[in-house]
Amino acid sequence: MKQDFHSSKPIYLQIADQIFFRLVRKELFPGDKLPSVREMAIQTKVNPNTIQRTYSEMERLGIVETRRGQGTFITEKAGIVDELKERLTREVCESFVMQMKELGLTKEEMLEGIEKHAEGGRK
Amino acid sequence: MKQDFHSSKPIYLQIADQIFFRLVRKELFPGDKLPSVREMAIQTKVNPNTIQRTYSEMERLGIVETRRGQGTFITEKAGIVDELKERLTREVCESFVMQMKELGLTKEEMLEGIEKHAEGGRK
Amino acid sequence: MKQDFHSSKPIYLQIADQIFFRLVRKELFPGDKLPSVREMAIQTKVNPNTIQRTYSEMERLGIVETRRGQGTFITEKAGIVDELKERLTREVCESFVMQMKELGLTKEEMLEGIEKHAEGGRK
Amino acid sequence: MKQDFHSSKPIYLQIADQIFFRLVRKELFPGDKLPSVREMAIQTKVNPNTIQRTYSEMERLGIVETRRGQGTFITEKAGIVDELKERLTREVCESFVMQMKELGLTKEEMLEGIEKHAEGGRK
DNA sequence: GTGGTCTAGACCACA
DNA sequence: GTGGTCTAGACCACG
Repeated sequence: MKQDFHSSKPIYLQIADQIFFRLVRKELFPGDKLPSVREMAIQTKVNPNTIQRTYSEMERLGIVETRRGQGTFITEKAGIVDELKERLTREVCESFVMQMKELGLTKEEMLEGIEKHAEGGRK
Repeated sequence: MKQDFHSSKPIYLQIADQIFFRLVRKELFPGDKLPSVREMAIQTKVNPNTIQRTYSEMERLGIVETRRGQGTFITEKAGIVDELKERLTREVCESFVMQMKELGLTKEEMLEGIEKHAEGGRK
Repeated sequence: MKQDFHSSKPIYLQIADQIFFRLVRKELFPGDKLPSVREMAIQTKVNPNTIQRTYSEMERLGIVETRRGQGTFITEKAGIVDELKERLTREVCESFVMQMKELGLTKEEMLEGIEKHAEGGRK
Repeated sequence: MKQDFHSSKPIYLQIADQIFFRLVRKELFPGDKLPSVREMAIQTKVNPNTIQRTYSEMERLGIVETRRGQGTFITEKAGIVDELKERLTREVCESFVMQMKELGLTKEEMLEGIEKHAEGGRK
């Protein structure tokens, strides 16, 4: 639940990613209610406006829905989680492969690189 | 030599990355003179100040040296390229592994994911 | 808060030095918020970009931290001030001693020279 | 005889300083002929234009004289060395005292600082 | 309102 | 010609 204030990725997207990851890891489920903007702001120690933006962004992507007066909920649409997992996995892999190719590494070296770092800490 | 003007990564860092990649791929060598700030600005179609910043950043990282009135050169220090390659590779791999772990995937699934995407285009 | 526009030392570094000096003289404390880039630009009568550069440089040295949208703050890390004072003092002394030695003066003559000039104005 | 290519002090002045120091240390005497611009450029590994400028500057200060077709010589005027030594010493001391005062140090601390660093290497 | 990036254009010292 | 600094002014994402 830590934000990197110096990353080029905006904080509001970092927080969205964290929620996506929790969904994919089954720590969160379709239909679950997310903390209120205020509550979430306290938990993550960022400005409520930032959380507002996180929620808007997730709504735009169809991952959550806001119900007036009730709060923000994970969309119940079938397959939402699998879709998300599929999408995130693809993005991460594609980005990885592209960067490694730019470094001139072969597929074998990529696999090797992962073996070497797979034991690394969570940062 | 194309920049993505809409990426969240600043142009001046994108250009630095491109130079790093060319170094690692042996298209550029220690001791080589980089194009002058103005020349590079024309090639990359950005403002000279942006290139200035690229070069400053690379100097800060010890990859290049500037000699007043003469130009900017790749550092001649032995091992600079391997060091750089090592560092860039590590960064990319660690980031990948971390993200995949956050998606709850095992090492096997990571390797599989790469196999699936390794044939993808260069961007 | 005056800058010397004709010094060979860049303005952005002169301003950084002034802030360092204020920190060391306890006129500024860890955790303090510095004036915003624009505000500082007005105070020092230079362009905001110049202040931006001052702040970047200080961040690079670990003296300040910027929090996006909030401002720039003196780093809270313990010992930051003593470290800085120590470093600045060392730099000044070493440079002095080196130059005096190049003039062929003995330690006694150095001490004497200081006695003679210690009453001089602050510039 | 080393130049610092990254100092804010221009190379041509660094070289002038080195000559001044040699004069003051009696390694060089009034009436001595300095190496030709070309020769000096080779010795110091800088561009001949830079040496040209060094010589011009020293001439402007009355330390050297150029005699057409013969070369550049240290001025023979009486007292030139003592004057120079006096001036350089004063400049170095004043600058030192000013900087130390800006750091909020007392005269005692200055003397102490020198004691501590007087044994330090020549850089 | 905050910092960050970028452009355009200028001037300078240096080589 | 080279890099370095500075200004002016703009736009942007973020908080």
